[in-house]
Amino acid sequence: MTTPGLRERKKQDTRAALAAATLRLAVEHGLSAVTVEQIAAAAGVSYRTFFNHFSVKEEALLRPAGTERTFAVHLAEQDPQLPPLPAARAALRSVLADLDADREAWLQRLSVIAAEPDLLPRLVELGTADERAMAEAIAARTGLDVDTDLYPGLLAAVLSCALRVTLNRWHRRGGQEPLDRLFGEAVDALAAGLPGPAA
Amino acid sequence: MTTPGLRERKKQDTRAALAAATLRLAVEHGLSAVTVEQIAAAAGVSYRTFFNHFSVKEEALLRPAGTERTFAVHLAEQDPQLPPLPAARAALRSVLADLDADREAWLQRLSVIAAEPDLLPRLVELGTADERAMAEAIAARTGLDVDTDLYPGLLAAVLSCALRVTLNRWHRRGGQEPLDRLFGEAVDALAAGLPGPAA
DNA sequence: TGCACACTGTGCAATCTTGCACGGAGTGCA
DNA sequence: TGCACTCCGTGCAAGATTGCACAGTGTGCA
Repeated sequence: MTTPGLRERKKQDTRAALAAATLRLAVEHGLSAVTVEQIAAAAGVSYRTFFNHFSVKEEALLRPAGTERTFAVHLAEQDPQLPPLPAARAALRSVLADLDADREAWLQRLSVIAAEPDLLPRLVELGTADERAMAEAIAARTGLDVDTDLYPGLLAAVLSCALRVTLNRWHRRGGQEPLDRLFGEAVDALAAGLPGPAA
Repeated sequence: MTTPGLRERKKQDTRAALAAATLRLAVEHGLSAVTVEQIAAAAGVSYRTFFNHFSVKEEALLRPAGTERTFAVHLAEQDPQLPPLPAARAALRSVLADLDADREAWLQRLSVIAAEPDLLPRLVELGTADERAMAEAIAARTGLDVDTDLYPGLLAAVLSCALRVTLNRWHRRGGQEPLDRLFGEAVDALAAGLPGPAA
């Protein structure tokens, strides 16, 4: 935990400014109606700089901060005795708790998405990177090979799905139901082997 | 089953020509090194026409024919008595059998993908549409609401994942192992509730 | 056969996305 | 303090996507 340093801080400021401008403009006009040029202008940086921080427009909406490896960190904190599925589940709960700590902004983001179904595929694409990181973290914990063995990739894949479905339901219920409980339902269904509709 | 008609046939010809040109050029140079302009030229149509058939370059590689609703059709053919998971599993086996009928081309496609990891997210994005269609087919069969109930979306999501992981393993083993068996392994793991690594 | 309509192929313009190169500011070390 | 190195912000150009409008051909119907 060393001090970030001025350069790093400035970088994060720029990213935060871009993310904030994106959210504000997207809530107002819809993400697809907002051009990268407008976002950059609103954040006070050049057009090209936007793409130094985000590879696609959608990323500026969904990754306000560099949140890579969040899951891996939380997973490492779990009791080593725990089997993979419960451990991963607990780690994801921590991730969701982080989201819940900024719930207003996240509900706004989900609203922007819900208003523009065309964005969905792009978001799934974004999630692929997280899924890969999750698979690697699980592989590391279980001592399996992420590229050869079935388990890490499959578990990461289905948990990503559960997460996606959960966020979707959470937003549709206006953020009323605890994220925690909704996610628990999805994982319970998975752990039970998807026997049939539990409604 | 009405005759397609000349217009429809011409359209499919154009699509097939574009898909064939894409596969050939991609195998030769890698997909990202091939421009849409080159593909269109090789297929004898204009640049713009390419995007009348495919919304992204990757689609020309992975959807040589309009294969929408394939899963839904196969699912409808299953015994109505079958529970959702076995029924969906059987339907997907039929889909895989279709792929296997053109295995050389499909192994080539998977090779192109394996050679360019950057393509992966894009492909997942493409798969989103199929997943949605799958969820709707499952919802229709179970009488659930695809937007409200958890089950259809979750089952479709995890089966899509299983499919993706399966194709990946199939290709990595040079297409030697029967697609059928690899897919069976993945679904078995799911149906068992992902209890732990089975290697 | 001849007409009205629908749909494919095409051209053009606005954006998005990415690779390359440069200049200036932050960082570590003498 | 001064030097060498790294990295962020920027400009430019090529290629990927998408919306809009038009022309020509296939289709259905009189």
